[in-house]
Amino acid sequence: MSHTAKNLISNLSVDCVVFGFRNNRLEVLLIKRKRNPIKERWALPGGFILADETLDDAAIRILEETSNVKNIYLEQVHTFGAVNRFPARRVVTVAYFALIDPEKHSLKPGIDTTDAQWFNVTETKGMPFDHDDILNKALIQLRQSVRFKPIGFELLPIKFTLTHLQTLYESIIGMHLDKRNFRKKILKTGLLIPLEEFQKGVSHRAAQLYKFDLHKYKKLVKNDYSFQI
Amino acid sequence: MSHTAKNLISNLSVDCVVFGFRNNRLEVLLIKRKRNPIKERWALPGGFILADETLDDAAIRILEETSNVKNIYLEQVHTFGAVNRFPARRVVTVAYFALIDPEKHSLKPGIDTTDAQWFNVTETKGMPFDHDDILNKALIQLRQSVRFKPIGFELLPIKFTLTHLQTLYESIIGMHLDKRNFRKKILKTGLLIPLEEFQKGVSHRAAQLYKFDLHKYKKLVKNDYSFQI
DNA sequence: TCAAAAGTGTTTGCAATACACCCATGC
DNA sequence: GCATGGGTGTATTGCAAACACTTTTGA
Repeated sequence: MSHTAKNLISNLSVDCVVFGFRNNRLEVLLIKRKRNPIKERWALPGGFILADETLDDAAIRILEETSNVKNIYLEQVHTFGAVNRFPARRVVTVAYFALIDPEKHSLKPGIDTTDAQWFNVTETKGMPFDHDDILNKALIQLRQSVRFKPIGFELLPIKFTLTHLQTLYESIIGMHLDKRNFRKKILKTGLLIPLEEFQKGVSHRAAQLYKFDLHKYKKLVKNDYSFQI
Repeated sequence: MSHTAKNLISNLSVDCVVFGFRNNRLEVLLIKRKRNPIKERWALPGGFILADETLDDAAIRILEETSNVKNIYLEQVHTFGAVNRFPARRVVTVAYFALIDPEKHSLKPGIDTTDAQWFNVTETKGMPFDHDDILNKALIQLRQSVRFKPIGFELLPIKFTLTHLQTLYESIIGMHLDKRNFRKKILKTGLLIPLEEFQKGVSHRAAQLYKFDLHKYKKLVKNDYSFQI
């Protein structure tokens, strides 16, 4: 909110629901603001858009400014326009969800932000404005999207085990999956490349590492994601 | 655009892609404006939102004002925010799609509108602004939605034949469907109530009429549309 | 009696599900 | 040697897809 100098559009904001996979569960990134109206309360990272940037660009900039998060997968979710959703005046907000691998990003609070942390998605109730609704809608969309787009990969490190991937899917859709059936399906998509590498330092049989076939993925995107988990 | 008196928000608009099923194909409602910047060109019905109305309300009002269309199914599609999408100044627009039965609505051009007509979806290329993109995105979303939500019914009269319904589905998804398989699937959803009525005045065997089980539909909406065509 | 669309079942293949044991590793 | 998660195959079921003829009606 320190962009008056840069010609911001004061009735249009962007809010981002950043999902990350940490501690074997799905978490969401919240920040604390320095200033009112939500000084010292955990909330979704958000901000006003600038006169000369697109909505996507605004989302990217806001994430970088508030929490030092870059180079992410973004998807527009919904635009929230309840008349009184913002207390001071009419502000409509465009909600995005973003997916990142928390290991790749050290969270540094940025401009106008005092803190940035990961929270379990179930522990976020009571956020200001309509942020609870926004998170909810983003979660619903993530659950849909993950079945038709291989975006789950965005949340994992480059090399991962099949069990990692399965746990990720389970934590998104909130259901237990059968190990053998999951492996069959996910390998049949042809999007995984098995590596000649294995886990190290685990006190049980070391799992094989896989990476994601970026080339096939790009093709799939062009063909409208014609696959399903 | 005649609402300056009513405190409109001049950088936020709503555009509506209204689909109707006419002449056994999917059509879309376009209007002609009286004034610039798009005087006398066919375009999507749209307008600025008022300071005291939600986005959904704006969509409803705009459809009523421009084309006398009421009581419709609405779904938010996407928000378009390219910096130069509107020539004069920065305007971000929230796109909706709407479904109506054209028989139920006589199109009357309304405020600031000189004409309102139905067009085949394939004949609409060359609309002003980013309306081509908006239509495209709405069509994609309609195709997705129709498989998981029984919104196809919104496009039909109360009583209809199974062949009507099948033709509707075919025109939305753009593929031919097998008659027997379609009937099996659609009847298995339990959303159709067969009536003791038949077509009249047709020069071939009269088809049975069905109506839609509103009660079951409402339940389904609550349960997150857990069915699939 | 002809034309035009309505209505109706069965077979086949594939994909989803359910399910249990041995393997490798570190301690 | 024991605890821990890794890794693997088969049998069953249900759903999707392909497919053609008889019925009814109006002209």
